[in-house]
Amino acid sequence: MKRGQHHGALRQLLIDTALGLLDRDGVEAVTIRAVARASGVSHAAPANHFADRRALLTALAVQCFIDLRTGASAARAAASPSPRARIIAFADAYVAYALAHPNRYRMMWRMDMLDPGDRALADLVDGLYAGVEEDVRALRGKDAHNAGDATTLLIALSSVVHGYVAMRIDGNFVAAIDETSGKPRHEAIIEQMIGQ
Amino acid sequence: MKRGQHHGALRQLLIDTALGLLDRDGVEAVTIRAVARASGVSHAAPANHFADRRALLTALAVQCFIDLRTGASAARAAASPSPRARIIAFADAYVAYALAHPNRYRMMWRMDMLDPGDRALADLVDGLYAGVEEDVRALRGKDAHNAGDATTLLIALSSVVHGYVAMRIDGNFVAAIDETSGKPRHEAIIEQMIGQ
DNA sequence: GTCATCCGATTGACAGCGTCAATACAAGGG
DNA sequence: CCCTTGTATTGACGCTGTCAATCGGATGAC
Repeated sequence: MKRGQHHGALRQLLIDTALGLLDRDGVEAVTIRAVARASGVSHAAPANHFADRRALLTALAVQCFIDLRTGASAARAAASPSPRARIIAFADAYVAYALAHPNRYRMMWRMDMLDPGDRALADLVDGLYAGVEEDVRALRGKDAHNAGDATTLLIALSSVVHGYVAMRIDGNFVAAIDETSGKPRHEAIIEQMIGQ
Repeated sequence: MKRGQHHGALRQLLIDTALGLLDRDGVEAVTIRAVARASGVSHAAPANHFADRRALLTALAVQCFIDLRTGASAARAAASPSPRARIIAFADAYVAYALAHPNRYRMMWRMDMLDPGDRALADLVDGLYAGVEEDVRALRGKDAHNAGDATTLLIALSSVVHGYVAMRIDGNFVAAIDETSGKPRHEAIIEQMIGQ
């Protein structure tokens, strides 16, 4: 055993416990001492696995970004090969994850509480829309009558998805059906942006 | 003098001091004690004006929302009476405010740190896009070839503006010019959403 | 003019927090 | 067998928000 007698066991326990506290009471409740208490260890035990609270929250964010990307990418891959369908499937799964885990999603974008120099986190954020980027370029390639370059459309899509979800989570508007299309509002928005 | 010898003076001083700390070091630095210290009063003096830290942050958010709405609404009113121009002017001013005061904008949407029951705050958030809503309805009324109802378009606009700004503030993408339109990216996005 | 009242500010205390230092303990390698 | 290494504990520090008790000065009544 290379790295201590049960290295990794407490680390994962702390992460799982912290996610429970996060889901229940929000990121403010995820304190090192509260996580240690809920995990049954002393208040300084987490220091062996996370340098400080920022490192703990960063590890949580990495875990959540992996979950989000895995879910959304799987939904995209399972959709029909048309770029439109893949983009919508991705956005649907993305929105579903965020609304199902509002405290996690909020924490994932609390960049002032996370470690901006963390490579894993930065890579996950940068690569979140990697698959969608291909879809957007495919869409733009075969359907050039829409104005705007592909990068602008990708940024528009990620902006509207993030903004919609953030507003929904904060209760600024509620789930609704678009009147003219009869589809969930966020789907109607995405469809309108990528053209019909 | 109805309400004490210099009631209101310290309150406003605390708010101004707190905004300074917020701009410099972020919302985490806006603690009651730090604000009191920087204002030259004892650590418990703010309690006479703000019940707790949440109330202080809520007062800051109210102030900032007023500033944002005033600026964006003024820009909208100063624009040509065409709905398109007014929406774009509003969005431009909105984005400019958020990018000029990133810590303020972040704090304004930290609903978990603010008082969700505060009437003034709720009214400001609800009424942020009041003017734009009229423009969107005017746009939909005279230009019905676009799909989607007006409410969906308004939500799409507010979502994309908020999401774009949040991502920019967090450094997830940078200022850029849309290749095909030659305009700032956020303008190109808005124009594409409301039709040319 | 004097006094009572009251609002605002101060001081002091408490628990909880992050973090650091010192210590204890168990396992593995020389 | 000892000693190094990594993990967990205990204790302490200063910071935070919040509460209670106190003080002080200006207002208003008389």
